[in-house]
Amino acid sequence: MLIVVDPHSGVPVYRQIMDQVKFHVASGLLNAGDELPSTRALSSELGINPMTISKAYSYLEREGVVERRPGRPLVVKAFETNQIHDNRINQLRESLAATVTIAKQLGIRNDEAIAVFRELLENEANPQAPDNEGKEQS
Amino acid sequence: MLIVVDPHSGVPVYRQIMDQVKFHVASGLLNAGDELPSTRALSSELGINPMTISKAYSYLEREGVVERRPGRPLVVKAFETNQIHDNRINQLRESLAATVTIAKQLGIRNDEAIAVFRELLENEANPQAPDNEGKEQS
DNA sequence: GTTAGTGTATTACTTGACATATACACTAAT
DNA sequence: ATTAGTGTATATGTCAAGTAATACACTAAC
Repeated sequence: MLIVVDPHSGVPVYRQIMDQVKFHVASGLLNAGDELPSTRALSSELGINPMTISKAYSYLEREGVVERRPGRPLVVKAFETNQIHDNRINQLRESLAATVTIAKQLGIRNDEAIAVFRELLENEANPQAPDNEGKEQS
Repeated sequence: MLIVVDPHSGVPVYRQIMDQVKFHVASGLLNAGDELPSTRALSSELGINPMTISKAYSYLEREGVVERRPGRPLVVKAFETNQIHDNRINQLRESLAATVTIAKQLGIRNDEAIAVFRELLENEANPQAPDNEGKEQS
């Protein structure tokens, strides 16, 4: 269980923790029944308040990733093998949701947005990623 | 120039105004040289503070959509037809880049990722603010 | 100069998200 | 009951975003 947080990243600490736990579960590093670090242990390790850990854990419990047992450490919840994949899809969905909002606000058509996404996905194989070619202004 | 705002949509009013002006410019309803409604006129029409309009106008000016003339109404700036649209696509590309990385890390196939994206785009009727996904619900 | 139109700089208020401190509740072992 | 481990409810503090009130600056026409 390796967890690292950056308080200056702009991403809330509790969310960084959530994301890393979910990622570890999705990737198989954490399995059903595994215990999560105690709030106080993780708290002193990361130098942040136990309540912040608790908040992350609570949201994870609400999302069904971990199981709550009063007075006992939280454990990763059991799930069907297929749910691992579903879990991954859900993470992707979460990440895409923000982009959808942006596309919507910008008035970009669905097929255009999808074309851009496809292009990026297929270009990811190439380590050369020329992203800015003089498009900037302001 | 039809502008409508909903203060309860979760999207900041100044941004709603920006989006609609940009959309009207992109769609050709507004052309180079056209004057925008005065801040006070739009203000009383929408029932919001003139400064909120001004803020929207200022950002539009910074983005190169309109032109500022002290003491005179703002006018739509002359621009290449596709300039603004290209700009939007670039914003979208930026937002999607992070998601592509996640998809690759999770080992999700391109067609799966695209399917999820398409589904979310077509579901855009979802009126909820996109930045909290497990927040208050008391 | 005066008037009436324009935009906006400055300041302050409101609100919500985030992180924290404190105190409490639960469990297991003694 | 006590102790030591666990998680967390509640209240408070901090900060940034969004909005608003006020006062100012500019232009054009008289």
